[in-house]
Amino acid sequence: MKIATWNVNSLKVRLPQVLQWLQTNPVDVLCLQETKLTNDKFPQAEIEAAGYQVVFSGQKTYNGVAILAKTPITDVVCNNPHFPDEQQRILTATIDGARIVCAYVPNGQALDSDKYQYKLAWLGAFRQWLAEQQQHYSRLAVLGDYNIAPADEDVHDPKAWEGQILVSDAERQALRSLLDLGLSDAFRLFEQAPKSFSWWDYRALGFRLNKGMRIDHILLSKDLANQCSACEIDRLPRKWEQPSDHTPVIATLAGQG
DNA sequence: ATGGCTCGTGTAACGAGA
Repeated sequence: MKIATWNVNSLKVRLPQVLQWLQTNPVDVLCLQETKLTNDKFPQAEIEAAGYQVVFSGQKTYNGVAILAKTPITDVVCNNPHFPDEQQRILTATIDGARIVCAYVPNGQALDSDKYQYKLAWLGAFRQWLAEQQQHYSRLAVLGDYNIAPADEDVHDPKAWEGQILVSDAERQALRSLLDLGLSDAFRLFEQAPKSFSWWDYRALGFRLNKGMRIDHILLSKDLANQCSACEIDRLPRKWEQPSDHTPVIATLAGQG
C-alpha cells in the first residue's frame, strides 16, 4: 500500500498535474491540501474517471483538503471536533483498514501575528484529535503540510530562518508533542540524502538552488511504522511547467493492502 | 538588506502563502 501527500496550491490549476502524477505513481491513497475550491467546484468526475474515489472539504480562496483512494473511503470526519473552525483543513477517513488523516496546518505568517497564535492553538487541538483517533485505530497515518521543519537539517539555511515561522521552538515543540503520541516521521525511518526538501519558494530560483524546507510529512503509528519499507520525496513535479511550490511525499507500507 | 513568484479575487492591485 502506498500513501502520499501533496500540497497542490490550487487544484483548479494543478488537476492535470495530479492526474498525470497518478498515472506514473498509482498510489493507493493521495492526500491533497490547498485545493482552494468550494465543494460545488470540486473536480470529482475527473478524479473518479481516473479510477479514484474521493472525499473533499473546501472553501472559497483558501485551504481545502481532499483524500483520493483506490478502495472505499468510510467513516469520514471533516475538521476537528475539538476545534470548531470555518477553515477547511482536516479530513479523516478509513481506507483499507488504515485511519488516514489529511491535514493542512496553518502557516502562521509571522511570530508576532495572531495567525501564529492560531497555529499553535490549532496544533494543540489537533493533538487531542490524533490522541483520540489513536485510541480507536492502531493503524493511523497523518499526512499533510505541517508548515513546520522538524529540525535544522530540514532547512536549507537554518541561520537565515532563525526567528521565523516554520522553525520556531514552539512550532517544533508542537510537532514533537504529536510524535510523542507514538507517531514516527516516516521520512526519518530511513537514510536520506542531505538537503531533502518538500517545498521551495517560487522566488529567487528557490528550486534550482535547492533553497527549500521539509515541511510536508507522513506520521505513522507504531503498527504502520513497523510495516513501512520506504518514504520518498518525489521532486519531479516541481520541475514541470507551472508547478506547485510543494512536491509529493510517498510512504510504502507492506502487508495489508 | 530587501524582495525576488504564484495563487484567488475580479478585472487593479492586494492579501496570503512559506
